[in-house]
Amino acid sequence: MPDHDTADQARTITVTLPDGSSRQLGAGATGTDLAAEIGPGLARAAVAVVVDGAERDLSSSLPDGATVSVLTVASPEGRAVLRHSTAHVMAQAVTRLWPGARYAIGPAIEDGFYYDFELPGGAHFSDEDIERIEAVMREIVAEDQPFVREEHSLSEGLQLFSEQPYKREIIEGVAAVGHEASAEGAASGGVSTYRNPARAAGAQLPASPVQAGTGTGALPGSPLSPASTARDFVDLCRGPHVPSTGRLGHFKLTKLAAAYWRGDEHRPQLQRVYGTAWESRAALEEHLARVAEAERRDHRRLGAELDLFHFPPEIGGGLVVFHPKGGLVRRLMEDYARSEHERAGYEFVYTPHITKSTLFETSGHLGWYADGMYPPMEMEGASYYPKPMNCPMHILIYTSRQRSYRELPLRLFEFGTVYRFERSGVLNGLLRARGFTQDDSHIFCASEQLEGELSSLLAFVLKLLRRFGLTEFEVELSTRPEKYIGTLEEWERATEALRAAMESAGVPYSVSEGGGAFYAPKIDVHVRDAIGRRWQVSTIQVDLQMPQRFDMEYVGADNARHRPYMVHRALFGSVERFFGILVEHYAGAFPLWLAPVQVQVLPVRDDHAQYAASVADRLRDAGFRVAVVPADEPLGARVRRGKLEKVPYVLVVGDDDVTAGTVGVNSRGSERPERGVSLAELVTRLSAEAQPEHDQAGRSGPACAGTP
RNA sequence: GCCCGAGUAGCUCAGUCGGCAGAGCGACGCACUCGUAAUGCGUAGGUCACCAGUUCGAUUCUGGUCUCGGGCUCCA
Repeated sequence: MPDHDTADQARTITVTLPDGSSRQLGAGATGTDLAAEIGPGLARAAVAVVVDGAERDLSSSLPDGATVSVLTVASPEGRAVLRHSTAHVMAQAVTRLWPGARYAIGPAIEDGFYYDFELPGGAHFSDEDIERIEAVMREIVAEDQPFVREEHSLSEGLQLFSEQPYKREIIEGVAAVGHEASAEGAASGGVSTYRNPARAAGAQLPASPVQAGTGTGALPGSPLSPASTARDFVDLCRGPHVPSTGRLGHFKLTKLAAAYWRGDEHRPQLQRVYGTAWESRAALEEHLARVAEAERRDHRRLGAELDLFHFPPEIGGGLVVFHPKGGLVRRLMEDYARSEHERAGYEFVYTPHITKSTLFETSGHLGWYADGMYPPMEMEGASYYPKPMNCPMHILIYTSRQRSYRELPLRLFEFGTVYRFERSGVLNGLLRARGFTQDDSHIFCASEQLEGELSSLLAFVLKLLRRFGLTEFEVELSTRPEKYIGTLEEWERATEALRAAMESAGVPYSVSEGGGAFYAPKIDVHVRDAIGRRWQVSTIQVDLQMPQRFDMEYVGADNARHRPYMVHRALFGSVERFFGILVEHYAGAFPLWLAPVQVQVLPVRDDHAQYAASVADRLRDAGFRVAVVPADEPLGARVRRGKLEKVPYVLVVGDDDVTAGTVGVNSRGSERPERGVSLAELVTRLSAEAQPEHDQAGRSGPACAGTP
């Protein structure tokens, strides 16, 4: 080490690693140097560094005394860097293919990325374009272009992006507001950009960072010309990025869509290309397999295959009909929920589907949500609306007579079908429908009962969700939105009561600031399904507004009148939607207690039919839903059909069984059938399994319930 | 509502560079009577989403409409 003299010795820096240890590096050392110092494996996997909590390029110099961690490609943050860099590559590909294309924003999102464009002449992408763009992206990856960070003043940025109005708007927005809003690479002091110098594959270019903020702001040989006319691809961006495009490659463009600029439907509509990107071929393929599995589980597809429900166009978008099998499953869900609610002290009510407008004027819904309601019918001088919510009607039950504190908490429950005029583009099978049934409860309680009621309510909700095989929860507290009614004090009280309930339930929770309804803060319960997807199901809302609007009161122990608290609560949320979630969660293979056909009995030959019928009778007597499949077809074909229909138990009875009083048991998901199981044993086994509580371990249907 | 894509038999799809449309599965019938994921033969079934236009002729080309799907916006 000839240059290892005392002067250099003095110029070293020390950085602290996440494990608390520290490292000495030469002054000016970069993230790349640090990763290499720690180990070659880390150097290969590194995509960026986190310096004192801020993500930076690997090529950035590390300040002395910083706390530094290396972001690797397989971490969520590392993947986000990878995806964001891939989005830049895609934008470069699009500008190569469509010279003059304008590019707007291109962030990393869950599992992938997108980029929004405006093509010259208002052109649109077509499906074939996906392949063309991908091909150019692969060229760019092969070229191994460095991502070179540059800093510019705001005016330089405006000049650089003189032909990119969306970039200019971002920069101008920052300049006007003057606050730190650096998501797209602009901050009040200036802007940062990333340049991908165009070059032939295999050529070498220095990839060192360039600090150009104070001077002309240009790379040698790269004048500050408008980004879209330069040969290089330059994008406004905060970073960080992978060192070069050669680090990318395991990507796939997935779909095209239109998206409004800045999400505003009054602004121009841009062309969005979605893609996914991963650190390895294997990870990409695993992701694509997950997507395929989700498609295989699509409740609309399974709903048709299993003859559960459909949406007749003759009736109208977003309006479902349940077929006998789907109706049976739904009834089982409802029956179970009903009996559990009764045990928990709920009382069942029924209310009409339409009401005079005055009710929703009193509640405030017409003022706030008229757009989402079906238009009214004029009758006898009054306007009658289909109800979008049940709560005002439950309130009328409460106010039908004077209430005493001895009656509280009063818990009213209804499977209340409501109609909401969802815009056509948002409809999504059972998951977003125009007519649906809320399992709607309203709990009226005294002030001092609020915290206790909320805690037991949340526990009750989670218990029931577990019975439906959903065991992984994330709870979210949504606080006061910008548009709200009521006083700050009331919101504070209600929000804190909800927070206390979440804490006592012992579940992880997050807070969505401003996410509440206009009349109430709320808790939303999210569940993870069998393949890890997140669904919002239950909601609990404390409402301090309706009791006032409807002038609700009760007579307290002090003989004075008091205002009750009101809690809105839906457990399934929408019965239809929850049904759809369950279909996807179980991949159509409902647990025994919910399966529309629980058992099929297959006589081997016609002359076993009588014995098969007696087996079926015995099981029916024990309370099971049984079908006999006669020997019109070969046994193998009937077994196959039973499997495809996802019947939990396919029983085969032949000569041996007739003699011994047994059955052959082919249970769903098992590799091989069991022979010679006695009827009594079978009944015992099935009876245990048919309890809703049986399926609480988070077990779901077989991951692959299709053909072998 | 907006952008993109798709509508052919009950389902999944092929096909027609413009000349009165096909497969597999399913359904139905007959035969087969079988021990664990497809028995054989046969029959029926389509206004090629709908309406215009171009053409000797349109399922095919053009325009419009409807429905469905993917996104965007929205979701009390």
